[in-house]
Amino acid sequence: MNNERPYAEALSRLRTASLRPTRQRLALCKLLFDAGDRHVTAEALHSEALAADVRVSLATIYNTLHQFTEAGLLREVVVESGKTYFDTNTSDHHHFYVEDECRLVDIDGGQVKVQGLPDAPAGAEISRVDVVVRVRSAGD
Amino acid sequence: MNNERPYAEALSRLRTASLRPTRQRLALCKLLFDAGDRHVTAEALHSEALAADVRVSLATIYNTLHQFTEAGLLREVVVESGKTYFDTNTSDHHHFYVEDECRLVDIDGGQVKVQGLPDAPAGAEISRVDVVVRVRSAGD
DNA sequence: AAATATCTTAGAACCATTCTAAGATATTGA
DNA sequence: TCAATATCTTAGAATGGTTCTAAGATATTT
Ligand SMILES: [Mn+2]
Ligand SMILES: [Mn+2]
Ligand SMILES: [Zn+2]
Ligand SMILES: [Zn+2]
Repeated sequence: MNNERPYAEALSRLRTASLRPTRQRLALCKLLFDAGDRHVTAEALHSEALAADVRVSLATIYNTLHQFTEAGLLREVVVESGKTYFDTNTSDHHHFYVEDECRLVDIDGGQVKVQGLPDAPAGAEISRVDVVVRVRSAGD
Repeated sequence: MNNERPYAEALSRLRTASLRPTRQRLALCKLLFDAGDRHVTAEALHSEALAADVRVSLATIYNTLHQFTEAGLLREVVVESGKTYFDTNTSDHHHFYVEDECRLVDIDGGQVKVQGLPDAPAGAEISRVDVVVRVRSAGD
């Protein structure tokens, strides 16, 4: 879609985030958001960028992912120590985590209800409720 | 309790796990399990051991925590990238995570019901459902 | 007690992530 | 249109939690 102005959407995303439309950010926007919902690690996105002939350093990948997260364009998901996933789906939802493939699968937030949670500890307020359903593939 | 045979409980735990009752493991058992439910990092347990005059290397702390986890005496909880918590509460339960204090608080599993989860992806089976309620302390 | 199996450890290695600071690029506004 | 200024990118070093290595120590078995 929108083949005539391929960067129009990326541009408007960057404007929303008050980030200058650099070559690197525009390219990363397209990689991240043109392909539906994704859960990527910094390393994976870096490889993908290099494979697509987008020259960008790993430092910039990290900078960009964090800037996008602060701007609400991405969400961080932690399911395993030492690996951070960035999620292009920022709506309220949960995850299956396929342990032996290190892969996340979205669970629509609309269906899921978490009932019976006690009040937050004194003086604390809830910022997010994350449900992670760990699953093992049959082949092990 | 059981002041006359202070290592009896630790010994039986190690037997259950088929681990030799070394000085280090016995001491770590006591530190971990004599004080009710705890969520410790390797570094924190190491400091605690040194403070209690238990000479033990960080490598042994990691070895022991993983062996105890494999034996079902501990459970790993991941809430933040780059930090692993070991939980002495191995019953079915969930967690508040107080983000600005990096502290975990148990939520009894009996009260909480997660409803509306879809089937696991084809060929996968659920190994665990983790609910993490992220909270912020009021003072920020 | 000797033989064997297992354990502990210091230090190096590892790996994801962050930092640094110098050169590049984008924006502003004269 | 073109400085002047603000922001961005980057290579390489640093960081911090964790794992590995391999050699000496300890526990168990015979
Ligand atoms: Mn982050
Ligand atoms: Mn582990
Ligand atoms: Zn998601
Ligand atoms: Zn717990």
